[in-house]
Amino acid sequence: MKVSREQMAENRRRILDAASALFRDRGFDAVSVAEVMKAAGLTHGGFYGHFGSKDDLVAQTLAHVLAVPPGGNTEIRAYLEAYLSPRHRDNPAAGCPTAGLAAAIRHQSPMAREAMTEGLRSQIARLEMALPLADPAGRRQAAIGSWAAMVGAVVLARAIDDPALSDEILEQTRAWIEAGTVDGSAL
Amino acid sequence: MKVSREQMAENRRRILDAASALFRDRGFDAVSVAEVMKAAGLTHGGFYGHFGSKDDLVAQTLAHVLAVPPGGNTEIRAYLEAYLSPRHRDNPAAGCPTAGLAAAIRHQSPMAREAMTEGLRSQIARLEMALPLADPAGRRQAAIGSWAAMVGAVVLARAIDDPALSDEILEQTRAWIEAGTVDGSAL
DNA sequence: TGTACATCAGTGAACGCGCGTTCACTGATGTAC
DNA sequence: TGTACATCAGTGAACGCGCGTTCACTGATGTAC
Repeated sequence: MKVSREQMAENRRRILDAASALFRDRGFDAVSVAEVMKAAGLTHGGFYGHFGSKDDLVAQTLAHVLAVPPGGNTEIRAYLEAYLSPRHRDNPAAGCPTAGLAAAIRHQSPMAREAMTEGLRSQIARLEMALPLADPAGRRQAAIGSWAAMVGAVVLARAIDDPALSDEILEQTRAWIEAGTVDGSAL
Repeated sequence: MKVSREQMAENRRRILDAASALFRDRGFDAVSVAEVMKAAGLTHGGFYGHFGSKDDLVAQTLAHVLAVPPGGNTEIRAYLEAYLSPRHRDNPAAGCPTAGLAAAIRHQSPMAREAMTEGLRSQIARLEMALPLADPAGRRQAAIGSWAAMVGAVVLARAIDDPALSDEILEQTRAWIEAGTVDGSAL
């Protein structure tokens, strides 16, 4: 049965939100189109009225989720602490899409790679602005290095089965980034 | 047709080597059992004489590839340069299994996670020994932080489609790690 | 050392299943008058 | 504003395909004598 234009727009948003959480939680391959549609409160047949293919959904989901800046935290120390926390590690569905999906994007469509590229560019810019370093070159270097360490630490912390070591990865990486940027007089 | 015991052992090794390269190159899900067997010069039916399941192959491949220390480079500066090079980024099949597979291990069997945990533990220990810092606590922090940044940088560099930005991620992360550990008098 | 035969690693056809995708149909929407 | 009807978003059964896995078979291996 046909629905109103506003309803259709909301359905589309619901599909993207559902896909965003499911993909971050379980990866692109392990989540089926039918599952995404069910999570959005629809049936699988209607999917192709919104998206051309599953690849298209993946690309649009990435563009959707990477376009939204992670809410609030512009204070760098608090952001670091939240990012490298057990809470973030344990909740991939609500967490950073880069940490959850960056490694899988290598195997996705060119459109998905494009979305990731833009997302990374804006994240680096955001960190550059957040780091109170005088030297612009040093600020960019610290932004890129810190971001690589943050993403890497969450990926590693999620990959292993030893909770103590996992906690240590997060904590030591946080301390190391702070020490590095403090020595460079960023914090 | 039956083969000799030595031949069977070599076949098993060939399967693990083929799986190791294919998995790093294309991921666990995208590589089929038949493909691995074909790459090892065998047919798919014989697979279950060597492994109990595909999950078993994944776990044993990880244990196999993570047990082998990456050849030669114990000089930390050279290791950093090789790891964060375009050459490494562009050759995942022959590259670091952690950079290629760590993010996917979250969705694999408990045995695979165990193998990854041990691999990470020994890699941290290896870096701790390679870093010429006096303070043991600082050495461990630098080992963990550097490793997170290295893995994260390669993951990010491989995820995006802009070669210039990708090169910059590698180069800036390398410089940032060196600066951080130099300031901490590690290099 | 040579022979007879039981073992068993590897082969390739076949299976069942879940996936992405298609399509005929339904009935609420929204436009033309 | 009210009515008649064309549109089209969503439904759910069905499809074809590739996957992991199974199994009856083959023939070289390696042991018993």
